[in-house]
Amino acid sequence: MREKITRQAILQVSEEIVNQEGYESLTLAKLAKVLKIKTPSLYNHISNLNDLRNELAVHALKQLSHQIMMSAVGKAGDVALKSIGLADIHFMSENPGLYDAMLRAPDPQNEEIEKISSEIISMLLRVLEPYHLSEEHAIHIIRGLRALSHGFNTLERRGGFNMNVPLEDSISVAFDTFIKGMITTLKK
Amino acid sequence: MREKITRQAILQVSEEIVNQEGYESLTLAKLAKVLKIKTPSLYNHISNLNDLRNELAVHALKQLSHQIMMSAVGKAGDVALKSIGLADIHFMSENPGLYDAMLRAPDPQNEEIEKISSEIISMLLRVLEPYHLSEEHAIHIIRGLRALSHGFNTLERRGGFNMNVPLEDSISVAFDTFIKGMITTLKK
DNA sequence: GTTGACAAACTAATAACATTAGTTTATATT
DNA sequence: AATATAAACTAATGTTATTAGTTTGTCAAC
Repeated sequence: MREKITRQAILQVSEEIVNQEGYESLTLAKLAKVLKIKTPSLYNHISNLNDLRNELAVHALKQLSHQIMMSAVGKAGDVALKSIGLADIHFMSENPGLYDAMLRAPDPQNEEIEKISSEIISMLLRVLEPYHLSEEHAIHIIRGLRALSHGFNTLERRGGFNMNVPLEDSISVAFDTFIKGMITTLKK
Repeated sequence: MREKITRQAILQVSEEIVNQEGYESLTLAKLAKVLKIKTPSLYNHISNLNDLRNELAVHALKQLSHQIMMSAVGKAGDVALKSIGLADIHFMSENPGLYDAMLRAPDPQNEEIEKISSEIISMLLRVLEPYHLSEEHAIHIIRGLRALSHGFNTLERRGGFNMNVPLEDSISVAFDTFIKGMITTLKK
């Protein structure tokens, strides 16, 4: 019996490669080598490299979405918001390659990607409900939170800052600051 | 007389390529074609592709730094902070490829990159002086602002959100929210 | 059990890329 | 005018992704 090479197995190996060696290091040659087949044989399972990259992005988004949901279960308000933000950052810390795959999907308008993204957004909208923001304002806030997460991801990757001031703390303070700003604006 | 191919000319053409066709499209082959020389001749001017990418990142950072400084001249406090944030976003909007080059520098710990980065940071520290934050707190705030900028850059590139709510507005609201949060925290 | 179909492997070949080595040529300096 | 040097060139190599065409293994129907 041959070794079963499934779509799942391919994604699995791809995930390991990007997380361990970086997004750029995911080549069909390397992938084939790990799977112990010749490069062109991969085309029986994927349609091309970009296709694989998109699937990897979906794969990543699914995991991230799951982790985010988990982190918010049983929490509300500020606490839930901050939890979600930290979960996002934590995910990228543990899965740098996957996070990259998400941000660098060749086709970000891909149907499946959009679907999961909007799931995440509607969950965030629910968390924001107690604040009674206008729908438009809520969207602004959600985008701000996402921007903070993605931005810290970028900063972390580039590294090289003053380590007397740990990045962890900055992340925590930044979320607190943003959330406080949101609440203060409401009370006016 | 031959056409003069200077380091500056190479950076110039590289900049055009990345801004018009995307960061990935900067290849030595394409660069050589535009400059009307053969690919290997480029090695008389640069040491390799990664070297060029690093230089492009420096080039980008210099421009960004300049624009940011300009935007803050004659302004103070909240107004200055928001100006700087918007200038950052504006720069990336006008120079998507260059902004990418900045974020994807092969060697982010590069000496020159660090130098310009720390210049920007010390300028931001000066802008924050009137608030009398602790040095540590100021660093957190600066990182938060940078994260917001970089994050919105990422979001803008990926596009595909509800355009009933313009991204411009979200950016503005996010900066306001963050700055308000900072001030509120102080007053306690 | 043999046959036949299909999936999934293979080999061979091509085109785009970065990079190195070795050679020629043009310009500027002595 | 002679020569040194910078900067172009050609030729070659190794790594990619990708396509076409072929073989082979497995499973189901007969």
